[in-house]
Amino acid sequence: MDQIRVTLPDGNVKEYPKGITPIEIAKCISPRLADAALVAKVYATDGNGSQSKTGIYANSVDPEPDGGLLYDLRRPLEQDVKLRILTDKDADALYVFRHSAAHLLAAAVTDLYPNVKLGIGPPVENGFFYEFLRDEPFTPEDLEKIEKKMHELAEKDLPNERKLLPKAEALKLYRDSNQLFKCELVEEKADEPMVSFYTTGKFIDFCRGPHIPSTKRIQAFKLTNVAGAYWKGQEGNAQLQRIYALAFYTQKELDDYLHRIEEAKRRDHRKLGTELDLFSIQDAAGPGLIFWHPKGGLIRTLIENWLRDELQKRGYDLVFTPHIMLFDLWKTSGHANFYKESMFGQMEVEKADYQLKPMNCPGHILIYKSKLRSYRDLPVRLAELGTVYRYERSGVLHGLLRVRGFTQDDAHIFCMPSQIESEVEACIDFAYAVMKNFGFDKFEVELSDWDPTHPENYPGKATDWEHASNSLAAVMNRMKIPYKRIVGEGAFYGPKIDVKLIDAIGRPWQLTTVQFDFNLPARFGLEFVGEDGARHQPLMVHRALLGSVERFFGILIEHYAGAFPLWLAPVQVEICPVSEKVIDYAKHLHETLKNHGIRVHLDDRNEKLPAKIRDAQLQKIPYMLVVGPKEAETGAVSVRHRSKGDLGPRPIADFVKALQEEIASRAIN
RNA sequence: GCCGAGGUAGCUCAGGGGUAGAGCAGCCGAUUCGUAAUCGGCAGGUCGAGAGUUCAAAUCUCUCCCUCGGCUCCA
Repeated sequence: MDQIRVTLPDGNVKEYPKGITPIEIAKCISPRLADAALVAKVYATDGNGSQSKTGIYANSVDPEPDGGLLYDLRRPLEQDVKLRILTDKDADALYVFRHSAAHLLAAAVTDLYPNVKLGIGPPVENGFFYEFLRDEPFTPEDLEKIEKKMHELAEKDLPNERKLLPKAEALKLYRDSNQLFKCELVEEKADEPMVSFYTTGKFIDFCRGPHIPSTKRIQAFKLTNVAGAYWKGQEGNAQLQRIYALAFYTQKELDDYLHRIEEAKRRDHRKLGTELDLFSIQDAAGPGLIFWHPKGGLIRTLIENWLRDELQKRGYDLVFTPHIMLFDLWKTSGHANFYKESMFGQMEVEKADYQLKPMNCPGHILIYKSKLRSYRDLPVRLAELGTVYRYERSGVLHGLLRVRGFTQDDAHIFCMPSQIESEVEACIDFAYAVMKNFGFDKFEVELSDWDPTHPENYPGKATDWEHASNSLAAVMNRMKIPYKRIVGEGAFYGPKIDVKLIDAIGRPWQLTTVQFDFNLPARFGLEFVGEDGARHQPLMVHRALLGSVERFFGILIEHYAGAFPLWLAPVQVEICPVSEKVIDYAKHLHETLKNHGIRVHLDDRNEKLPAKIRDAQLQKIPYMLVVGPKEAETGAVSVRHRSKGDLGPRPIADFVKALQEEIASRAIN
């Protein structure tokens, strides 16, 4: 009989008969391992390592980045391999586990509702979904029923069996059962004569796998919601009902995740925005439009003042441009064409059409063009906290994070090719300085390039694109910033760098974007006079650091959970007199702090101290000053910090000094 | 825009064909108090808007608006 050589993770090489399965090998190693095993990972070692559709690569998922291939435990091995048995200690296997859980969901749904049409059911972050077409909507009660059925099926320990069918037979199977979406998938995806299926009890599904051996392990899951989703994500296609679920190896991990969701809810900027009286959205004014209340407005002013200061230090010129401009301008820029569906409608004034601005660039370009520019003037950096209005479809609006009117911390840099790297570097440096100022210290950077196989989709010469994206990459390398390069994701008008920050509870947010533009300088005929006396076209870079002030504010609220650092806190100090007997001292204290430029509020309500403390805590005011007869007598204050608690008494002057230092350093809590 | 769930007092929510409810917040009064809620009283709503069914609609039907969870899109 043929033998194959199997290399184990410890380096041992063993010979087994050809056709042995990973689970059998696991049993040889240790029964405990076999019991815990979920899936195998194999690497070709027989010289046939090319990823041709032969050997282990036939009818399989695509290899992982490390060249390994996830493999069913009961799938026979036909060639020499390196083998790892994965258990619930391996993150790689979680994806397989969730995928199997998706099949369990589909098995339960088809059991309960035999007439549903199946869409796709992949694992996703934290869980999985499966899509179904059914005339009636799935109700919350249906979800409960389905979840119960899933537990029932899981208990039965149904094996997930892989089987191969000829493509024609697969199509027939799905045609006969009227599974039109599955037919479409088989047609599209199956590029081999045999296609793989998986069965879970009575349920059978076209699937490349792999799957965990049986349903028994799938216990910690929770169906969360139903959402409409277009078939293949294409608007215009049929809309299926997508059932989302969370799934983890253990109940504890599921519970932990649910706690994190609770934490995110606790931080929700919409909830905190109301509770802390920061902003509102008014039915009477329309959706997606933000009202900044006094406290939110104060924070915004502080952020903007700090930012304007930085802009000036870094060589930007601050400008203002009109909110409405002639529609013809947007024809010149091209927005009237490619950005039309995102713009508010035109308005006619004295027979001329005007357009509410969705972008600031054309305005800045007009300022650039207002006079002849010399190479000596470059780079020209025009910055504006520019408020723009964009028509967003109603279903996508979300608190401060997705709105219809917002203010970008926008800037456009006009420069010579020789200046581009230093300009980009300065932008990135600026972005990091801004983020760090607000207490963010984790970032992800993406460099999005064009798709060089379709140059016809892009304006600008290929050499421009290459030069620009190479400059971006060079800057990243010089600054030692790790980044991900994404081909084909750049804007049509130029490559870009996006910086995402990671907030206090680990969520990524895309804020900063630095984008080249090969389109607008040509459309507007931008020029500068070079050293040679001839006219040249400048390079143009769009750049926003916070992105949108509204959105950034929303992110900040959630990042700080409403507890703004002292320098941004709308009320920095709450004075809590113990009783009305010391009201005069409290008033004196109030005046003193105010005169030192501190944002202070006196709680002179007829309430007991604990109530005042509680209310100040709920308002997340950084410092509470408890004053009673003891303090009044000695000219002191008893300091309580919102998170550090009671800090004890000290002289007023000491407190003021410490406070001023904390404000000036813009310390993060 | 599409699918689903919602919209009752400033906030959080109960009620579900027969006169609109609670807690908190607000106002008034009592209490003079030491680090997360003192007690009592008063006031507050065209039940998202419009139409329909009905003797009678917050409640049932339809249309629209807005919010939430997704899809798509995106700062």
